[in-house]
Amino acid sequence: MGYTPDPAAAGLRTRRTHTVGILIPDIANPFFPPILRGIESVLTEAGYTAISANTDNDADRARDALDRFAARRVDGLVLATAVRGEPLLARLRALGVPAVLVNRTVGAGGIPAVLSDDAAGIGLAVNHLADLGHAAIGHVAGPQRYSTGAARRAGFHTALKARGLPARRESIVSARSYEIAAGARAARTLLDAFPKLTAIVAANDLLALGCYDELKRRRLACPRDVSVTGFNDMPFADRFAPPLTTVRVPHRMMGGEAARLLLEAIANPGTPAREIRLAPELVVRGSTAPPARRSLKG
Amino acid sequence: MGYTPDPAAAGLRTRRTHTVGILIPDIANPFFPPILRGIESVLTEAGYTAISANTDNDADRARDALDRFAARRVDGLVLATAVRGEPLLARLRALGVPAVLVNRTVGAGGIPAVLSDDAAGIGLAVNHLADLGHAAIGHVAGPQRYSTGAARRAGFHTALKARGLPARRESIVSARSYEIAAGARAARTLLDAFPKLTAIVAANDLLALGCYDELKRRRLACPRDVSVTGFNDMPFADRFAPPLTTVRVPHRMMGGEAARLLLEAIANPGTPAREIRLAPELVVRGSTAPPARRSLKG
DNA sequence: GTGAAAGCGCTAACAA
DNA sequence: TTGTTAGCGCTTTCAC
Repeated sequence: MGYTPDPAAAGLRTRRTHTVGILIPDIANPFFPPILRGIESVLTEAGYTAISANTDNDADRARDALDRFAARRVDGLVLATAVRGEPLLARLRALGVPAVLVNRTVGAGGIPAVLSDDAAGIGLAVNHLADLGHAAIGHVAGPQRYSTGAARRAGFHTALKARGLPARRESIVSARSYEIAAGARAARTLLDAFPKLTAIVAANDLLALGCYDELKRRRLACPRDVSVTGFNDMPFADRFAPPLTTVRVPHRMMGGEAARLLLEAIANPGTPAREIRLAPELVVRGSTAPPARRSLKG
Repeated sequence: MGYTPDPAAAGLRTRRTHTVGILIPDIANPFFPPILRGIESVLTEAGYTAISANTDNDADRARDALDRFAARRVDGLVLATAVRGEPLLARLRALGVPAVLVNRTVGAGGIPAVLSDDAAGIGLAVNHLADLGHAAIGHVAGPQRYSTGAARRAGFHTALKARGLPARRESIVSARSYEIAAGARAARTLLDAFPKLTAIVAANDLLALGCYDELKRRRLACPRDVSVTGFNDMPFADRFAPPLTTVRVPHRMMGGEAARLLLEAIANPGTPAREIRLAPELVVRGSTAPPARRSLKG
């Protein structure tokens, strides 16, 4: 028949709205749509409706969105916006709504999270470059306020040591944000401080693109003069000039797992917070090659 | 104080949920996120909450999502999924919920819509190529079931004639979908039928990428042997190899205008359906150049 | 087992 | 003006 129950009315009575709020920095950043689809597909499968908000990495906007979600009486929250030492953690707790972190984690807090294994991923990139014969490898790190930036930076250091490669202070520069321009600026600082490097491990694909820009500005060819690796394998990374060697993260799966974790937390409020770490995978393309003679000599 | 009104409870009483449903084919298609952000930013500004669903261009999934939206008693609908002669039009009418089309339109129906001026946009591309000296121009058209595919195809024909260029039957091939592989297949057919072309106008950027692939397969260089233009100026189109000359559509604004139109329709149910057509802009990059001698002779 | 009634948080209509 | 009450569509309880 033409009858459709009204979940809002039901929610009024049951205190279960079958709605979850999703907080992301910016849907227009190509990194997030696959995560969102992963979340939405398992959520709708389970009869839940997602409402989302973009924060542009702004704490105020995040707070506002959280308040709107609270007003809508969401049953749970998926946050892709975590900052280390999350300022919104208290508010989150006060809300008493189950939350799951995706991609980034806060320092402490006991919030369940689905992450990629950042250290392992960077290890993949470093080993690939080392296998190619690179010894002078630099790192354009991500912002250290995000767990991804910090974990990848630490992973870089560890991987270098594991290969017996020198890990100098000047071989790492952190970018201000995960944007192309910030990557270019960091690459400039890095190349100034460490001119004989033959390879750059960037903390994500956008920063790698920034490295492309700075290399071009210096008339250095990639990969002939300097190899570059990214992280994420964002859509169309294979179409860049040169096609980007990068570490693939299973974004859609990450979203799906986060949704599953949330559903679990909603159904079973007592469950202790789990952390799921997804294994990344190296995708070798055209931006990496053995070091050329010129650069080797430095 | 710590009081937040419950919009769901209010909606129960007022029949206004302050919620709108958004139907898109696939958020992971980089074309849609900017539209979505545009919609969401004016919607949240106005105190509305958006819920969205991906249809993957599947009529069944669209119907399901529409039913879920109806169950949630949305105040309005934004549809980015319109197919010409929309099969869901009757259902839409039955719902009695104001709807606005974005990017694509249905043939008839009197539904307000925000579109890019497809014919004008294609005209921009054709004129640019003609100015460069191209006379043998082919068109990889989009699927004719979408208004964009049909309008751009018609626009191509018109623009050719306006420039006094020959418009042969074999100079247009329609792709099966707006995907890279479909673009490559269409380019193959086109190049077989019309081997002496020196430029291809693709109906969107993804199809243009497909053209790149087919050209490479044939060892034809772009733009030296064949120039290629796209449509949309999707994110990172400037990073492709070669950087894509394309027609930029103001996607975010398109979304914003659609949301405004919807808000208007909600506030003022009597208003006749308006159609807003946004002016596109040519962005010249590296995929177009004057025709080379070899190709000119054909 | 089946059926009636109360109430979730809010607003609109109405009474004072 | 201000205060009270009924009822939106549902679920849950409790009576039968």
